[in-house]
Amino acid sequence: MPKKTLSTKEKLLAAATELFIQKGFDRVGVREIAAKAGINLSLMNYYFQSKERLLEHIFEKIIISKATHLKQILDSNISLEDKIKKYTTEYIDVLIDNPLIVSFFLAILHRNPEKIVAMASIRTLYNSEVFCKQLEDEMKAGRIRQVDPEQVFICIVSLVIFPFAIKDLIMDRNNFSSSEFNKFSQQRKEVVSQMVLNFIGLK
Amino acid sequence: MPKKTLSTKEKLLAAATELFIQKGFDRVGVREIAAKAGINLSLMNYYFQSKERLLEHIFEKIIISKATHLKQILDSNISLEDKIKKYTTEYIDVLIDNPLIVSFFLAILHRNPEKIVAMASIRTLYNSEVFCKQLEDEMKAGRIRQVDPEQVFICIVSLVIFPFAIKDLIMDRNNFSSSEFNKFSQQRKEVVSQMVLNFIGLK
DNA sequence: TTTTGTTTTAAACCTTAGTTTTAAAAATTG
DNA sequence: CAATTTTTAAAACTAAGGTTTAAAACAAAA
Repeated sequence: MPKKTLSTKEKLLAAATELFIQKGFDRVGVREIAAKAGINLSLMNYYFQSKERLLEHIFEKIIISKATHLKQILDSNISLEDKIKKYTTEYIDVLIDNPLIVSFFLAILHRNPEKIVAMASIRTLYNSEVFCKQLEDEMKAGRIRQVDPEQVFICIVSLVIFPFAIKDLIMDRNNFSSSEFNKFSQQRKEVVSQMVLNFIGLK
Repeated sequence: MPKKTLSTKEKLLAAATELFIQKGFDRVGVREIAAKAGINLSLMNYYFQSKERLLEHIFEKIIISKATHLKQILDSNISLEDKIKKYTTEYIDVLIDNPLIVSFFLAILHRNPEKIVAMASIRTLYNSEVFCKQLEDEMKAGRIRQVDPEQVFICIVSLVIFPFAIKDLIMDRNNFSSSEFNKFSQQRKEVVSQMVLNFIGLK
């Protein structure tokens, strides 16, 4: 375990990240962050220049850490069927481990759409050219039916991500415990890939 | 046009509703609301007791006004195929007209899950017993294949709602204008119902 | 018209939030 | 050791946010 002593900056980032994700940016105070990190208040503006810039730092870090691997799957050189299965499966795994990042991401997106959309990491990671091209190739080759690649991609992310945005609602509706919700999410891996593969005419 | 003169309360509600939906509850100040409504600041606490209670009022009103009709479709006595088509179609129409209520709803849900989940109107409207029962009946009768009704329902709402939560991202990715996004949403009506009907084995 | 109750107003109040400052103490580095 | 960087505590500042007060304006009832 190489993380016995966290640097001040790391403690600060860890505390702020957790609080932002849990409570939402606007509902976390700087004094609360400093207290949780066990550091002095002034250090927040010493390392980052403002609460807003701290958020930008954290937001980008989260996106990159979670989405890079998923993007690689999308861009990889494997069959369409395997790709769809792998992508949905591993995406759901990420969200089971971090269900709250969905609400966090959507809140920040709603808060400042232009800025988020302009971010380099977003433009790089939230992009599916390779995947869409692959769909078009399969269509031309007559191996799948005619579909709009963008629609297919939006379907996949909708099916994967949205349930985590309404996790509390789903849990309440079905009297799910947290682990039962996770079981439900595990089952979704199969549901989602089946549904998408069916739709494009594979299987 | 019977709404020439709005009462103070109505002006207040209209202004607050628009601002809350546009900017998010935490990013709207009471003075901004009063200014937009063209009323005195104190009247906000005169009619409602606090900003928080104003939110509750507005939130419930929005949910009821938008979701009641959709719930009726879900509970109606029509064929499964027609029901799925009608529900997705009219749901998408509602969201094309009010794309921002998605982010608004999700933000409030994230902000206070327990409270939202406990709301009577939510419990009533976000419930699909009739629909799930209908699915089970069709399964027993062998007219559709074996599926988990809850999974199917979650798939439908995910496919319908989520694209509006990431509207800005989708528009940016595809260089969509707002009206092009609406065209994309119109096309989704067919995509979503096809995908769901395919999955359960109808069509 | 006077009375009564409601609606509206202007102003101030109080708290919190983010940020900055200062001056000193620790820790680190060369 | 000297020099630099990091950390601390405390206070102060500024702005904004939600809330309250007390009086004025208004409308309806007597």
